[in-house]
Amino acid sequence: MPVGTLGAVKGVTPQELEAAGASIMLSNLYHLALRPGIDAVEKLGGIHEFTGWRGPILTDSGGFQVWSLGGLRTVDAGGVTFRSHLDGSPLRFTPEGVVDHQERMGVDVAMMLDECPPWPVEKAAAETSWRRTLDWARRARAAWKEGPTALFGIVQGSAYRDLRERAAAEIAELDFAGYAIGGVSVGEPEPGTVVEWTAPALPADKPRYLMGVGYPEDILHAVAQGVDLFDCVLPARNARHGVLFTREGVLKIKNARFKDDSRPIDAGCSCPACSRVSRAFLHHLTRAGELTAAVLATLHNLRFYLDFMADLRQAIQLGALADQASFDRRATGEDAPEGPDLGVLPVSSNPLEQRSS
RNA sequence: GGAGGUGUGGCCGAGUGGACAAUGGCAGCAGACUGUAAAUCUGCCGGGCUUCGCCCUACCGAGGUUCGAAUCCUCGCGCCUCCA
Repeated sequence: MPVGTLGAVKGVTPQELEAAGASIMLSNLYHLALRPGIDAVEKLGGIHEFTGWRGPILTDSGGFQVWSLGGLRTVDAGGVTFRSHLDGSPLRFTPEGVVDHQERMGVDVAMMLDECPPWPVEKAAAETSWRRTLDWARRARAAWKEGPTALFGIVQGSAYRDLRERAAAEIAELDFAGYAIGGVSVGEPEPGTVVEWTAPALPADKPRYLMGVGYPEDILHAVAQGVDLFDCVLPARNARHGVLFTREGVLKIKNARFKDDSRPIDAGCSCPACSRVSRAFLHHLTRAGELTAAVLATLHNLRFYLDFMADLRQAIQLGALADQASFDRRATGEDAPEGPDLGVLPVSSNPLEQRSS
């Protein structure tokens, strides 16, 4: 899911997002609630009409923002009180209110309000935090109208195995439309391991969504663990910062070595950038601070990620995922386009080899 | 011809006797980014070395004053403004 926090992927039109191969877009309740406001979105015909995105939309609840924005916040049993990053005005989020807001905007998939503790966190604190999230999950579940908006539960539990396993079991009992794994890749030493504990413990007949992850290799690993859905700002943000994902590794297009490079970004890509312009041109535009550089780079990275996911889907259907050694190289993102060693994952660490079915 | 001003590291531009190898910005070289407060942020950026430190060469040029000068004085050179 490409991330369009404010209703659009930065620098990309809905048409371009479609053309890149996106089928669903992620947006954010917190941001839209602050501006333009839930009422405004509702009055303008709902989030699809408002944004022009015709495919499904999943919104994050803002639980992540409460914890990532820093500043003043007060968590109590009822919900969270914190401050707008725009003007400092106080805001109150409750599990029920968050569900209601997302339903009113007409999103296809709503996320429950959760508590996403940063790393490192003591086990006791992680457990207290999880209890609150579980309580909020029950309240969100009760508030959910079970109409056109699906509601997903979220598993937390930081990097503690027993917490994660309990959390998965407890949240699964609540019978949400889908389940998300939150709080991963927030600085913990082995994010992949958390996925290994958690994903298989969630119902296989419901969508499993790994929130905010990640690099292609992380996604590859998680897919092997049974995860179905992903979102990440990385392809879009890195694109804006001049970092491009390719089948040969990561390109930092601002680097001087691309000054005279007439090749396309990725010979195996058919995105608008790769099919028309050279690395040298994108290098030039990027250095010049030209807006179009960000647009082209974003279209490319989005296409790269979406192609990667499409190839994974196809491999799964063919039962050939484990044979696709080419994924390894693509997934590692090693920056070695000119060296002989392309940094292929060692076989022993290849998550696909561990996949039993 | 006269009067005044000005000359700083690739560029712009602070500094006007010691805390100055010299603030900033730009350019340059690299790095980071994971449910987006991000078209952002960080490091390096005269030369050399054993790089928390030391040595050398440095603020137009040449002299000088001083324990000490990018900073003060003299002369020269360049540029700018005004008067003739």
